[in-house]
This record gives sequence, C-alpha cells and structure tokens, in this order.
Amino acid sequence: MEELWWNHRLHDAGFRLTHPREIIINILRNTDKHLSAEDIYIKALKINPSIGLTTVYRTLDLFNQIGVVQKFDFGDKRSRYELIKNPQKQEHHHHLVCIQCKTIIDYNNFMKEELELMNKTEKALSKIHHFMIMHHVINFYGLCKNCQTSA
Amino acid sequence: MEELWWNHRLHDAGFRLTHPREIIINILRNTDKHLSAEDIYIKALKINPSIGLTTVYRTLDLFNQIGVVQKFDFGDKRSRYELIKNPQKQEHHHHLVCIQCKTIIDYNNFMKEELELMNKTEKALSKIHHFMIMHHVINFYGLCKNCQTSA
DNA sequence: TTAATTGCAAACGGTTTGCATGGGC
DNA sequence: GCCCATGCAAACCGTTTGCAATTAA
Repeated sequence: MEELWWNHRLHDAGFRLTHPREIIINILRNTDKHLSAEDIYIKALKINPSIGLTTVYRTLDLFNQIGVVQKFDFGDKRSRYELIKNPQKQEHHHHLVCIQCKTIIDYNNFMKEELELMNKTEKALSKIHHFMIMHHVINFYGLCKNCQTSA
Repeated sequence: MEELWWNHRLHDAGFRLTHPREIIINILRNTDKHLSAEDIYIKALKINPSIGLTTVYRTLDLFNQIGVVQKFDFGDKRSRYELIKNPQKQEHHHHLVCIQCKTIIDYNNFMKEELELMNKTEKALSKIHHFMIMHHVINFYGLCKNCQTSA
C-alpha cells in the first residue's frame, strides 16, 4: 500500500481516518487542478451530501500541517490546495497562472538553472541583508492557450 | 517639479488632486515599508482625522490603475502598496518577506542572471504549454536579522 | 455650477470559531 | 465510554458598494 502513505501519516500524527477525510483525499488524488476549498466542498457534496464546508477547511488545514497537502496562494483571494505526491523527494515545481480563467499549470523546466540562481541569490542575500531564506515562490502570470484565442 | 510626476499623471488621466489623495501620496513617499491599506489609513488619520478607510482603498486602487502605485500580495491576507519611484525605467525588483515580523525588504541583486533565466523559461513555457506570459513574481520567505536572533 | 469624490453604513466573500451533536476506536 | 471530529450558525476581517453629502475645477 505504498500509495496510501497519507493514511499512515495521518495515523502516525495521531489523527483518525474519517469518512470526510477519505473523501477529500480522494478528490485531491483524482485531479490535476489546484482546487479551492469550495471546489473541493462541491465535489465532496456529490459523494456525501451531509458534509460541511467547515470540515473541508479543517481537513485541508490538518493535511497541510502534517505535510500531506500543500497550500498555495495565487493572488485571487481563495487558497488552493495540491496533494503532495511523494513525501520523500521534495518535487519542487512552479506554476503558470492564467489571469483570465484562473487555470493553473504545473511546470518544472529549468530546475537546475533555477536552483543555481536561487542558491547564488540566497547566499548573497543572507550576506547582504542577514536574511535567512527558508523558501521561495516563483509564479508566472499570463494567458493560457484557450484564453488567448478567445480574447 | 520632476518629483511630482504622479500629480501630472493623475491630471493627465482626468482625475482631480484632492486632499486625501495628496495625503496618501505623501505617506507613500515618506516610507520605505510596504504599507497595507490600514497602515496608510492610520497614518492618514493623524493628518486629517476625517478621512475614511473607503477613500484610502479607492485612492490606492486608482493609483494602482494609473501606474503610480504597485499593489503586492505577500500571502498574508492584506494587500500592500509601494509608490513607483520612476515611471520611465521599470525598476524591476523583488522582495524578502520575513515570515515572523512581516517586514519586507526590496532587493535587486542578480537581475541580469534572473532576467536570462526568466526569458529562457518564458520562451520554453510558451512553446510547451502555449502560455503567453505577462509577468512573473519571485518572493523569498524567511527570517530577517532581528527575528533570527530573537527566535 | 456640477460632475467627481468623499464618508458612512451596510454588504460581501473567504475563512474561522463556539458549541452542541455524532461517530471512531 | 471517551474524545476526537463534525455540522451548523454566527463571527471575523479585509475589501467593496450604494447612496446622499461635499468639494475641486
């Protein structure tokens, strides 16, 4: 059951595997999109109409805290959530955000070059500004294929 | 009066130079911080106690639209605003965000290298994903000098 | 003069919290 | 049976909007 590492993570952290949590995990497993809490809520309702939006928020927050889910902020107000595929290898990637339809595409090209620049930058900035960098965010904003043609 | 280009910009765009607008411009001129709407509102109250928070929001939005102010989002909920120093030369810079005290430091080291990587990336991504990139955001998150020692 | 701008109060939208009920272990 | 987890309603917080009063040009 290598696939179900999140269940073990939940258990190891002392939390129960409840029905809403299963539903939400499965929704996240079966999408390549970056869903908002409400997106997830709407999908969850179709599986169990008695689920509450509050539970979705609390579950996502829990998953984020125990490292099962990553929370993103792309500048529209809603937070968006992505299931971490493999907890071992920190698969570092970035996002293309369509400013029109809000679609988000993952990409991981030029990671070597990026890593080089980031290391260099981080080293310099910690010297110049005595700033200890923990992580960085790179986002590209523009128009996706569809929204270019429709515009 | 080279310094007061924002007034001309306002006028050229067909807007009035009102008292609240002057106050807000001056607050932004006299800080190196990235103030939120409320930060600005509190400072403005000391100059004119009858100013309204709504006006601050509307003014900042207007300034953003006519290119006098840049609006940023650093992941805490509030938007933050920075006066554009020189409208001619697009001074491109990025931010170090302290995750503890929320201080934001501007930096512009390694801009040549960054620009290279960004151009390369943008070109490749537009090919691979047919994505037309309009702008990008790079933020570093970590601990500033003070918060390292106090932690 | 008179249309743009303001301040107030109320609405808004995403998220969080208090609390009584319900469900895993 | 014990507590964690849930759902509901209400609070929260930054921001926006409707509207009547005010003000810059």
